[in-house]
Amino acid sequence: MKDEKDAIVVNKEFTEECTVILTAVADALYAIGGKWKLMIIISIARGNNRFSEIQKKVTGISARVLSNELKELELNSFIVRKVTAGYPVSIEYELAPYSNTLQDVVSSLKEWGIQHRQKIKDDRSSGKSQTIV
Amino acid sequence: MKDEKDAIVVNKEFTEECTVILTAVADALYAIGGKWKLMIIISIARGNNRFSEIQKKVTGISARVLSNELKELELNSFIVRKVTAGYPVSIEYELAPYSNTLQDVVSSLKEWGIQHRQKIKDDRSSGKSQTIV
DNA sequence: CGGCATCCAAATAGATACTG
DNA sequence: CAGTATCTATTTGGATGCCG
Repeated sequence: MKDEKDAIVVNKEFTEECTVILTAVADALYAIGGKWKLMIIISIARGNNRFSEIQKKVTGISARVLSNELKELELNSFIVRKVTAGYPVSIEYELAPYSNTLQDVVSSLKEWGIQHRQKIKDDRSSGKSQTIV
Repeated sequence: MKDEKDAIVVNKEFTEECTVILTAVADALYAIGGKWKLMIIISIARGNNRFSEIQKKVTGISARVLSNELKELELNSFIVRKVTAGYPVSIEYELAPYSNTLQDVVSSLKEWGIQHRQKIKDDRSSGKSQTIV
């Protein structure tokens, strides 16, 4: 900080950029945050298209919560609810194209999650205290 | 041996891998999920090191919640709480090295958040109904 | 099977006041 | 400034039963 004017300008840009990032991340978390949404999308992507299949894959989710999440995901164009006539009527959830935009997010979270689990394990065997994952 | 592109959103054949992905993503969400943690990390990364600075940047967070989140982040090695003697005592939060592992996660979320906001805007001006971000 | 309605318990968060 | 304490309001979620 030798030149104060520059410093101010720089800091202002820095600050504005911070707000941009924060806003973007907040937007993302608003749309796909929470415990379940991404996991539901992943599990549908991997071929679990029925309500009960999804519920089995996404460990710990209750029917009520799953039902609500599916509605929201459909409303936001991440998935499509397909009803096929017949007896009984068959209902399947499929990914809508918009879910493909989540590729990078999902894969980075997956990579991070894997290394994080490893790190936790290392921390514990090296004797550090740690909250459990 | 880079895999065949973590094809998250396609390829029903890889269902056996589904559980691995779900577990990894669940781990990640457990550690950095929720409304605030990433935003706090980002805002510290961009030079907001004081409690009140962070609170100002991370819109909507209360002192109590911020306080709790900071404690958790410190416990999990994402940040360091630095106390500098003096009068009054100065307290600053800094990123710990482990926060750097979040680079990809943050940048993909940021990119996605930006395009998502744009998409919402487009949807609205084209007359679709939409939940608001 | 794929849900929705209801009731109730638990977790979370806001407001406010207060401290070193 | 950097929190803590307390109380209360709100949200969230599980359990259960019912229905097409």
